[in-house]
Amino acid sequence: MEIFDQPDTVNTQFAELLLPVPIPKLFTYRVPHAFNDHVLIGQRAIVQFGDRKIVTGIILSIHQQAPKDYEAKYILELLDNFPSVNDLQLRLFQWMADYYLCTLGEVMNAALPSGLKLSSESMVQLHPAFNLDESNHAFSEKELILLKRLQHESLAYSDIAKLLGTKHLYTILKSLTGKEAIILFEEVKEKYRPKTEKKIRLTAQYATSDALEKLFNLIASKPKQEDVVLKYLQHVSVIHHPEANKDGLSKKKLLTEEISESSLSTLVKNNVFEEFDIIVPRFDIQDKSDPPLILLSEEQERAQAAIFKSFESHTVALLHGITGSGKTEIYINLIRKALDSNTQVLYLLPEIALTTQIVHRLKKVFGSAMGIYHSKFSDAERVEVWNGVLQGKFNFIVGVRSSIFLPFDNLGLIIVDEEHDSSYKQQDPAPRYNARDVALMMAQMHHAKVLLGSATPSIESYYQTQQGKYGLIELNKRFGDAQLPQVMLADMGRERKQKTVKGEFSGLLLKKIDEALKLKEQVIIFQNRRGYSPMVNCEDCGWVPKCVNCAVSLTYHQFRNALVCHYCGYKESLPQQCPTCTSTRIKTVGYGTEKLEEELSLHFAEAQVQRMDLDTTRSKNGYETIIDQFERGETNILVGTQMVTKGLDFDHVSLVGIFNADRMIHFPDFRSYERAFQLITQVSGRAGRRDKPGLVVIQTSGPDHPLLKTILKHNYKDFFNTELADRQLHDYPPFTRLIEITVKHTDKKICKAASETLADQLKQNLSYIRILGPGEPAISKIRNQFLMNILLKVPRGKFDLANIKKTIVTLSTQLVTEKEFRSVRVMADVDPM
DNA sequence: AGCACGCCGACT
DNA sequence: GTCGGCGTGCTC
Repeated sequence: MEIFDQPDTVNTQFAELLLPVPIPKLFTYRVPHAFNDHVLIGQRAIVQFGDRKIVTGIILSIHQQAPKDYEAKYILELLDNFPSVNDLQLRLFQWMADYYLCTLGEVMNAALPSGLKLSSESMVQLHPAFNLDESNHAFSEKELILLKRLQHESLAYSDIAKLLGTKHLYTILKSLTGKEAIILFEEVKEKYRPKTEKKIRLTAQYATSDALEKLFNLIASKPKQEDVVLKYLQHVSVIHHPEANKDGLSKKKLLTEEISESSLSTLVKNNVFEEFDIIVPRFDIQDKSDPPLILLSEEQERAQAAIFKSFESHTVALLHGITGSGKTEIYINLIRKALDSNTQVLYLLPEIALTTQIVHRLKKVFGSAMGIYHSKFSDAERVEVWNGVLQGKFNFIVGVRSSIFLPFDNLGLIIVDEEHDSSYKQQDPAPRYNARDVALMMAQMHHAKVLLGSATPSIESYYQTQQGKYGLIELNKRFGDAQLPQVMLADMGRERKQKTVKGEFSGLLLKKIDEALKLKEQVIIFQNRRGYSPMVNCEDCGWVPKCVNCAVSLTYHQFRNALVCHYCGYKESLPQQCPTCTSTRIKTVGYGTEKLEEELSLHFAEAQVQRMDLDTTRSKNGYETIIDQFERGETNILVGTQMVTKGLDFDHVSLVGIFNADRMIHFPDFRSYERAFQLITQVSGRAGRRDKPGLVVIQTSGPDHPLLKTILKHNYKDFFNTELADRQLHDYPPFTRLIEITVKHTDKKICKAASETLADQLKQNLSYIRILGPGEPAISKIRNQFLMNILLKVPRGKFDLANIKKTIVTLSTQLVTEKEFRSVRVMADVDPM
């Protein structure tokens, strides 16, 4: 590999590469002299990493310091002749790595669509000189199985692992390599391919009117071929505009019933026509229809003016607008204004809200300058959005949390809609970032403005407005003066005594559903738990089926007739007989969306009941289908999880039923009141539109709970004040910043010991902040890993956060260098939700 | 994170 | 003896 380079000269350059691996350092590669004038910071480069792996890295810096302790490998290839990642992004990535306590590589992994991260896969193929019958080696059974398959095709490591049913391929592969039966190679997968269209045009020699005349004479006896040429000329008037031939005609357009592929290919063979490919975008180039004039209500006008006013003195403004108050119209005006002044705009939405009406509406207004970034998009589509932003094709992006990673270079406005939504926080793989907070940081870097919008702002954001840090704009009236829904509580305790409860339904809710259906109105039922029942148990001995990998009971799913673990996916069938006492009296405990769906169908036999949860929306269009059916009125009752709480505006919903409010309120977590308030308010907002106020029925066993009282009154401010006082009393955000550290290990004792050691050391080194734990989390084992949590409460603004984080990282890395804790995993979650 | 390599116990 | 288990260290 070194052969192609010249010997060392003065100008030998090295590049620091960011690789998509969770190792907290950069890697130095040598720049081949041939690339000296082409290397750019932010450019993608292909390098070999380790013995044979090939990966894409990003060039972070270029210098001339040869590493002292090792020989740098060469950069194999530079991808593109432009940087894929700009300077602002690199700064943002670094900030995220520091703030969220993860490596730059992890940020890169999350940031780049995998189409931009080509990487190699280890493959195995038969040795070209190998012949099984002539080989004088002996082979084991597994080796033979593998060799037989390799006669037909090359296999990836993962395929072989599956084929042989073992993870340990090393010895087998080593033995076969030794016998010269196989060779190993790396296959680089170029993941992104642009979409192309086949086009046809006349070859240069026939693209003049003279030549065409000759051609017609030539093919006069071949009517089929004549037809092809005529059809072509019909679409492309070569005679009048010879230059039009250059763009040709799409093959699809040319080939119709009268025109066959074979006569065309004869003409191609005879060099009359030629085929060529052009790259076409995957997204319809749909230009904006005439932007509908948006008429703002007086209230909206006032809010809009207030936002502009606020932006004069504040970077961030919070628009607190109750459901149905018409925030979208205001957004559209702001976006337009930002685009008019030639800056980019990012509009963030929670995952689920993105698939709905709002996107269609924006598309109509902004046309093809608007790009959409969604997790259900294919990788190729995502690369196209990325490149579209890079090339300035998209100035406006509507997207989910990961769209903060796109290569913006000149943002003027970021809108974070439903700013309180927990789907902005990435949970599992690091970086565990909150897109709302990253957006605030981005805005600082771009000198952009941020508009946070919510009907139920997070305590943190609202607190900032009270401190004067953010502007606050309230939108208190529903659009067109629609009324807020009336909220009623169904007292389950009293109803049980009076025996008016049927199944899981209170008499009150049943009666109201019945009334709504009679008026041909629609009903939404909210139950934040999927499956049929969260648990089953044996009535005789109390046995409960548990997950084999996690410390949770299994949820019973009726449609699959199986017990399923919601944490690791483990599945088993529902036993007919209790395995401990052989009793057949196995019953379900508790209820989820499935069971409610079943009961509703029983109570209201004539009504169409539809369920919307993770299980019914898994397919690509599952969600849209359910929404469409509901919108068209084909569904009378919609039962669902959180999904029904967001972004849906229906005109005929008059009743919302809420189950298990108690479980939401009493969830053991400092945010449970906030979450319950938000969820209940959001789903209540689905009831009633325009002319008629809706009704919300909350089923509860504790109707006197103060939180329910504030919900009844629709009083956000009350809720905020009470909650804030409580947060202050118990040292929770916004008064402190939380950092949660989780220690993981397959052995419970080691996990415990490691977490205790770490907590002790943290307490010693950071004696000035409160450190709680280690404690066992509610679910103490997931995927066979035991978990322990340590919680750090850092008072806001008093201490050097960067320093504290550094200590955490140092102590955690130190911990795992201790012999007994070698395989312990330590993860940090900054600002957990 | 992968992946190579080496050491160990449980079997033919 | 060998196979397959797992712990350990490294990646420019």
